[in-house]
Amino acid sequence: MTTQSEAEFLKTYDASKYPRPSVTVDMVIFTIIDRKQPNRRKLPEKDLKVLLIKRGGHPFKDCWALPGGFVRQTESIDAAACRELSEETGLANVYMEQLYTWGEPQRDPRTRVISCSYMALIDAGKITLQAGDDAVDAKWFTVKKILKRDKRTLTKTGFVQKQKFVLSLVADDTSLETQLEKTITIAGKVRTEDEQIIVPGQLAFDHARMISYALDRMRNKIEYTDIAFNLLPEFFTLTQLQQVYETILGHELLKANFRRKIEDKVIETDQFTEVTGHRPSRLYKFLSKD
Amino acid sequence: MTTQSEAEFLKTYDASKYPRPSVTVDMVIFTIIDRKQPNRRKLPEKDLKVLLIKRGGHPFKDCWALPGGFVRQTESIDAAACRELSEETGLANVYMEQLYTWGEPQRDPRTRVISCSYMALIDAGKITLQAGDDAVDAKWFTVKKILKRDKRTLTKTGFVQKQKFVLSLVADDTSLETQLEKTITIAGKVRTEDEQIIVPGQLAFDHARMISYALDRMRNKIEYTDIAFNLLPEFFTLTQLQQVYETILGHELLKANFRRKIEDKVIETDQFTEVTGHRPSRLYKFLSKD
DNA sequence: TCAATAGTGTCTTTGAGACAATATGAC
DNA sequence: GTCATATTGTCTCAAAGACACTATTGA
Repeated sequence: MTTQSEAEFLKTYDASKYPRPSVTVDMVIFTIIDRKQPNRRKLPEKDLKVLLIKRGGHPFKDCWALPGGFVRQTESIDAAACRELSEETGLANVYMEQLYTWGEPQRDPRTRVISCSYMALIDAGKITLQAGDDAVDAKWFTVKKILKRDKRTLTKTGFVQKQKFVLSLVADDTSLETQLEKTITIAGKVRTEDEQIIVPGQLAFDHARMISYALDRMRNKIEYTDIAFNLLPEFFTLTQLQQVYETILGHELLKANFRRKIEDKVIETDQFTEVTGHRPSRLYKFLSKD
Repeated sequence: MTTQSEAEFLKTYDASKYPRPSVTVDMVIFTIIDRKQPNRRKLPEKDLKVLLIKRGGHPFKDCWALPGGFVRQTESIDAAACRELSEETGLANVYMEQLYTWGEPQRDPRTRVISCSYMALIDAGKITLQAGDDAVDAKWFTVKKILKRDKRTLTKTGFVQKQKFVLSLVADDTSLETQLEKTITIAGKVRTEDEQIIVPGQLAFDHARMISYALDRMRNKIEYTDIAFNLLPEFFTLTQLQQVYETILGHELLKANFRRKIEDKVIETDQFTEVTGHRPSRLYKFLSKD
């Protein structure tokens, strides 16, 4: 065997020798939308929404799925995610973050498909709902993840904790429910977490796990980053901001404390809300200080 | 077109229609090893180490690289990562976590390769250095990531911050240096982070970014999880535990405060260190309470 | 005046950080 | 006793949490 240069090596390299999987991106696109409020003196409540698409073809025909698609040979994974987001919503320059890569051999019945999931946060005001998709059935679903059972069993070297969740996705006329079980194992020092789909419901592939994972990530990150502002328009009231936090965290916050916490992330404007039915509220803007 | 059942659809599905990338895993395996201490009355200092392998073939011949390899068609990505870890270190049942998936089209000169990076934390005591690899040159490198420059430029809608880092990797006779530039952009509400290799040095592929990413992840996670214990043996002194935290965080901690912080994560044993040259120290064990 | 939301003040508890003091074993 | 590390005590300051109070608009 003679010594090859790198250029020579690359010339003779045959990539097709090794079996290769398909690679896709799947987008968990979140937004926050006001709930209908008949009493116009009261403020509307907000719902966290995720965008799903009804599958027209096999596999999982007529099930709902996250928007996504194949990564092209010449684009980066990030670029594929941006492309999918823009195809689905018409938006660019939006907050986006890679979440996790899912690679169980059987996760797609067609063939080996590895999928890289992304989370995007958008301001519902910016979007003309389902921009330019006539054929496809795309809808915003209200997301809720509810803990149903939480059981811990002690073992010799730690414990096994099993948590059952219901992931509920509701659009006006459609309601999907998936049951998930998270298993947290402590064996000695090693902690393992695993979440499995128990009852898949009408959600395609392992997309329930992706949505659940995205929810967890968002709930964590909202505590120590400024991602929440991506769900609001440029001008907002502090109550709206607080509602976003409350909707994502799933519990109420005390007004005075909340305002103290975010006071150096916002800057007040001299504008106020109008036609309120009560005392108008000052509008604020996001300002990154750190 | 007639209506197909899912079974019929799958029978006729041809996966080779779409171009597919190769998918690999790359392992960032960390451990902590005592530095030589000639004065036997003094405690040894500790270094954070990462395992690198010298590449025997093209591409990046004679460069150093993270251990890793192709994901097989029938195994999950996690399984591939476990397999690589065990091939390299002989260890199983070790703390491991998926980090990030790297998919720039040109990151591998051979062909399109998408790589999923994992971090593993192991107790150096458990390992017989480079178990069973005769041909390959594998070494533990002391890792340091040093901020060299930090410049922020204001823009109309936020700022652009550029941080230059040097990633330094040192084994007894080998010293690698890579220069990285992290760019943090705030444009309105949207925050973007991107890290690029400026001067690659003798590190193969984009592995400098993977190591840098892993370091950041570990520094973050050590603050709010118990991953540090994976770097220690079953019995350890509180000073050893503190040294692990200090080594990873890169700065000293106050003893009294540190002990208060970790007191409900450990349980004391009735054993003490021996042959010390000074007052012996009580040995503790990890105990998960949460 | 009332309904409804906007906005502020302050007390308590918790935890982080800094620093000091005492203890113990090898030599 | 001295060196070197082990272990505990306490003061201060900042942040988190709980709760109460005042302000402003439209009807």
